[in-house]
Amino acid sequence: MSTISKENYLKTIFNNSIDSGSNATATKLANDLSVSTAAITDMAKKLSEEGLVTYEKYRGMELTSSGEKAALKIIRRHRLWELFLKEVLEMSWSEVHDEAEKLEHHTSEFLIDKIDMYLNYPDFDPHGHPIPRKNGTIPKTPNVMPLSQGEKGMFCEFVRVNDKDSELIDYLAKVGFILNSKFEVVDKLAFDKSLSIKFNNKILSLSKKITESIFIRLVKN
Amino acid sequence: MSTISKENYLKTIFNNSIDSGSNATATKLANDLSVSTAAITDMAKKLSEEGLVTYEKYRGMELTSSGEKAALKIIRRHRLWELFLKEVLEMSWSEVHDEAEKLEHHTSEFLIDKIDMYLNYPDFDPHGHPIPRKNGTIPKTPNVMPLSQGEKGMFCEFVRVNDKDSELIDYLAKVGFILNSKFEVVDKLAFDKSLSIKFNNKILSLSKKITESIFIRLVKN
DNA sequence: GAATAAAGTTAAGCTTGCTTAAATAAAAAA
DNA sequence: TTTTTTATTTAAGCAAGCTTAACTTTATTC
Repeated sequence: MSTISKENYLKTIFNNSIDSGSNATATKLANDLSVSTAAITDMAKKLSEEGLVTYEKYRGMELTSSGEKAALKIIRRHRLWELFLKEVLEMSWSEVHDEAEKLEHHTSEFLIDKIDMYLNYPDFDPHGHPIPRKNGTIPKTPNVMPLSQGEKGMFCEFVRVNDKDSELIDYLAKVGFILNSKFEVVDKLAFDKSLSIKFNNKILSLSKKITESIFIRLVKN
Repeated sequence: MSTISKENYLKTIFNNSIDSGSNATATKLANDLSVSTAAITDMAKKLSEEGLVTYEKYRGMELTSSGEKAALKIIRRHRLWELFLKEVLEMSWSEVHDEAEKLEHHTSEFLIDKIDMYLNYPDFDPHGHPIPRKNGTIPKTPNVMPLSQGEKGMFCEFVRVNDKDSELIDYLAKVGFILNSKFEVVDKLAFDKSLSIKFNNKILSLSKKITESIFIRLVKN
């Protein structure tokens, strides 16, 4: 049986394997889901009994194809809700994540398809993440890299931001640095790994922690 | 602490006291909520400890003013979602109830106010029920009576329908008998208490059970 | 490779919101 | 008023999803 809790586990396991390229570790999942590692072990057994993950003691979990399918369904709901709340109901960039986090578990396939249609089958959510399609495919994403890997002189486009830290997103919106902004890296300090970027003729200095949450693609001059 | 279950109890207690004029009985609540009467007694204790209802053994429950306030908040969410799903996302009259039933528990006050604004602060939901306002007041409703009390020769307007029976609502929509339709009662059979009504030059025969779910107001010829 | 640290697992127990079955109170009928 | 029926409550127990504490396995360091 699918429950809210299980949906959240599947989603988190999926995102972890995307980020790390390997199996999701119990400690990381426990941290992301704000539960104890004991809870992770508990759920690992249940999900594996249902055939949604493969699980071997001390070896972490991995989504099966049916687990991945289930994860993508939830992620699709989340990202479509985020875009709908922002575009239609004019909620701000930073507010939509938490609201979508709740709605995603209580939306029928019928309704989410209506929302998809209303938005004209969009490919990306307000933070630049691809929206899984009804058929399970995922829109092709540009080659992105964290801004922290940027170097002086690079010309870039801001294409994605982690959606969980609403304070950061609020700050970026306030200073006018929004998705799809084009900019140049004008400085990089070895001292604290902070970057200075230039966009709209403004100079903005961003700490290492911030540049790790911002993803960019290179553009020709 | 407010939970989904408690919100559903409060809503159901509220609707019951509106319908019956007196305290909600355990049997009726158990039936409406699809739980055992033992569960009702259980929850009665919890809600009463939280000051949301007054409860005396064997005497049923009654909402306190803070309980009523909480109930109206949920009902407001439910009815605004129903209207939004119908008007904006073009879901049908009969589909919106079940979907709203889930969304109502997962919608922040901020979001529901956005929806309210988007719909231009409406007074009634798609089934003719008044939508409680943010300040807790309820739009004035016309004097309604069940169609089952109609008599031959009356001129009426269809102003409300119970929203729970989606099959009935689908049927009414199919035959074109929708909210705000004007009609005349042209016959009433003593045999089975069924009514014949005339609207748009069509004659429609409705069983007693159906006429009990439809609410009307009298109009001058 | 042994010692230590870190990560993961097991066991026991908690809360919520239910259930069924038995007991009791209230209401209706005789 | 007594009996019978109906409504309500109590008691014991269950499943889900957690917790903490103790323990075991794996990884790291010297």
